[in-house]
Amino acid sequence: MSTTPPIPARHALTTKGSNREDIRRHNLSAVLTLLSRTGEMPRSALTELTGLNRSTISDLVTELEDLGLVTESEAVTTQGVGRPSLMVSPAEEVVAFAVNPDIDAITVGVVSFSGKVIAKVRQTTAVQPAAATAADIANKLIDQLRKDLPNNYRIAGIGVAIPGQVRHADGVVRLAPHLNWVEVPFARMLQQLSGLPVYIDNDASLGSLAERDFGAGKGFREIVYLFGSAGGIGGGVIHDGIPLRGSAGYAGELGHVRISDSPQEDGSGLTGTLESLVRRDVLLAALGLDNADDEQLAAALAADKSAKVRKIAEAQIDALAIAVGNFVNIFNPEVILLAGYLSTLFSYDPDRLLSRFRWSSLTASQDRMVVRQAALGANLLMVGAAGLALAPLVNAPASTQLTPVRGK
Amino acid sequence: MSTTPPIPARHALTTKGSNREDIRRHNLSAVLTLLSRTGEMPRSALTELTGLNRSTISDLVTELEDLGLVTESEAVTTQGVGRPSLMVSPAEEVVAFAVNPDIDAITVGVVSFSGKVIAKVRQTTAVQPAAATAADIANKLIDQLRKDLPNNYRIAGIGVAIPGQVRHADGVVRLAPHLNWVEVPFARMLQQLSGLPVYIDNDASLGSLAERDFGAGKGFREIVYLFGSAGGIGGGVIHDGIPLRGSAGYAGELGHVRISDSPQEDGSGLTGTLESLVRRDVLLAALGLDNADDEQLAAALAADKSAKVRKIAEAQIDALAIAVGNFVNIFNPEVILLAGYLSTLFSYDPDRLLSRFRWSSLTASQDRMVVRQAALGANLLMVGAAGLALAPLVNAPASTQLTPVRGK
DNA sequence: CGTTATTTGTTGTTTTACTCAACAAAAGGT
DNA sequence: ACCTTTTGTTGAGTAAAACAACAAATAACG
Repeated sequence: MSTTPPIPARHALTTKGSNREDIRRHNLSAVLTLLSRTGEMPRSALTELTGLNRSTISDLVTELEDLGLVTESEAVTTQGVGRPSLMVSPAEEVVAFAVNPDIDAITVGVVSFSGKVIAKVRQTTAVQPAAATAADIANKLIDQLRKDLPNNYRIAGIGVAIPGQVRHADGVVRLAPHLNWVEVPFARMLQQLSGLPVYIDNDASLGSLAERDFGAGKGFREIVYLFGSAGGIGGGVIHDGIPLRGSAGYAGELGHVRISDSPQEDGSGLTGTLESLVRRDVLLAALGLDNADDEQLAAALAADKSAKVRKIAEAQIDALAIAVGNFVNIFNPEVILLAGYLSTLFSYDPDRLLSRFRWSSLTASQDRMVVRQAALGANLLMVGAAGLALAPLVNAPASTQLTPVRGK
Repeated sequence: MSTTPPIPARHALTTKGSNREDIRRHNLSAVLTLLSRTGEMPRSALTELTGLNRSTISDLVTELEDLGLVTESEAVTTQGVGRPSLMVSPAEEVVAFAVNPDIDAITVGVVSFSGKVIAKVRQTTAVQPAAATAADIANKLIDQLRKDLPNNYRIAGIGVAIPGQVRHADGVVRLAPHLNWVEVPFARMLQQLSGLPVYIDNDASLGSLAERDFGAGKGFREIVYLFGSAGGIGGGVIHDGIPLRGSAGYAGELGHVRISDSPQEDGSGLTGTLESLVRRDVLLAALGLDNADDEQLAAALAADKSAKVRKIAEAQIDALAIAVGNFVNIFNPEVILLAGYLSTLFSYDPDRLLSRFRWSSLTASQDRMVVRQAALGANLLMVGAAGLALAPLVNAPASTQLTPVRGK
């Protein structure tokens, strides 16, 4: 006798059957996911959050401990009456490498599977690196970081964040304009050099995942993430907790959405798009800056009082507002996350953006929606890319092989 | 040693544990889903498609038979060597009612859970019906159809397709401009009158589901569906096989996406949107038609040779192409389905739309993508709405109660 | 037309992973 | 010191899927 819509059927098209092994995998994954998101947690919390029986949690935690993925310890603080619950923590020794090739540098990091960046190195390159060069540099940096890791550490793999489109089926970089890469099998190249499993995806998509797990999107299931970088505007959409990938993995190109008749071209030659109208370099030039990070840009922007700069900034905010309005109509998200340059732009005049966008989307869709600045800063892509490499482990803890630090 | 991205984690945020009951529910649902989509299927096919064991399928089918949801019969045709497999068919006696209130009429139908429309009645109304009136008419029509159903039929419930925004949390019609309904608890009203469980959702979303299951979207998991009606343009997006709902259920308002600086307003007062630029009534007027269905419109359009009409149609096609390009960039779908008026518009000059849209989206996202006309015609909303009411049954066959045709 | 190979249904047994109940352990409250 | 509360531990119970062995029903083949 319900009048509410039925529960959305997650397995609507999953006409595959399940068996006991699937249950076990799912439950191990549920426990490990909770632990990797929150850092550590008493057993009793696991029991409550998963809805499973005490004895089952005991069994699952024991198995994860045997796999070397978690550790148990006596609780330090007690939270009330009753026997204190054992504290379960994700093992610090399980890590993944994160790789981010960009126009002027290649960044590599080591990230623990609780999302902590253990180490990070960045090597600048003279020009846009060719793919082979980039793979070589990344591999050398990984080797270097690997040497510094204690013997008992184990590696899940390498996650790569690419400023461009990545084909999911085979992990090939379809097109990365700023790197000038076309149809580059970067994952395969790096895998052959390093001998480690390599996973690869678009940088903005990975950023949205990182924000979902560890940043401003924590706890939300419907997220639209917009990331403004020097190169352009990327996007990531999270629907029902999982990222929008599309048929080949190219979904979420929110910067290339046309919102105006303007003949202005964006980085991919499309006109009147968000990316063509909201341009970091234009504002930078207007401010008389040659090179600046987002922090410096924000400071310069706040200090500047000229009408010219204000006009440019406001026009960009207005364009952003239209795009945000569109995305609200399309996705009806719980939260819109603005990152990088867009976060700077938003903070310049939040009210302008908010009031403008209210005029370009349906009122109903705005109910309880919030616009937020992204929380993760410099480590965003490291966390996101490493998370990609750690995903197989978290999804199937018992059947994922880890590589020791030394030797193959 | 994989270089491909990891399998997307469906349960990424589902940190709930599973137990044996979940398995059983999932497997029963998998079998019933397969059957409802394909009509009928030998047991051996079920075994292969689900990946489950022969004996398990036997057990599941027996349970579904006991529940009166499927019937087994000797196979008529044999498909090769070996003992012939038993044919399993969805029970014809399990039905749902579909209700679609619109500007000038209320349509009610009976649909079997294999997607067959058994009966349909339509009652025209003088003016936009008030919600109470609409509920009353719908209830009377349901009663009438119910009388004609055989005694052994059983009813899953009532599914309602609303031309407007429906809040998911409580099934309230947030805003239906053409009906002039605001914050109307239509589901509750109809439930109280009929005594049957009532489920309600946006019409375009339901249309996209119907096309996914029984129409031009069959077999696809990434679908963008655009529906042009007399009232405006609605949309439905299917991601990874499940509909995009958003936080409150308002996602998929694709008609209200701004693509131009034009001051032209749409039905919700937004300017430069797809709906404001692609207007059925404008073309109808240009053709000198007062009232016509899509078929008549298509015929008139094909017959007309005036430059004026051609110019209007082409401008609308161009606007549609921009929107389609945007959606391709955003969703990277496998297929774009055009329904209703948009299907008519597309068929007027398919090449124009296709060539234009290729210039307004990224090339990579166009790989292997197709634009198609929707396949389900007049029965679209009946199938979609009934599917909504049948979803709980298909998702949890063992724990969903059905109502007999006679008596409460 | 009988024999054989192949596929499927059926039946009984085995296995696995979760639940449940009973009890012990460790805390706070009185 | 004793009770209450919460949690961990252990062993028994259980549901559901897999598996193995056999029977049944077909096509293919000589």
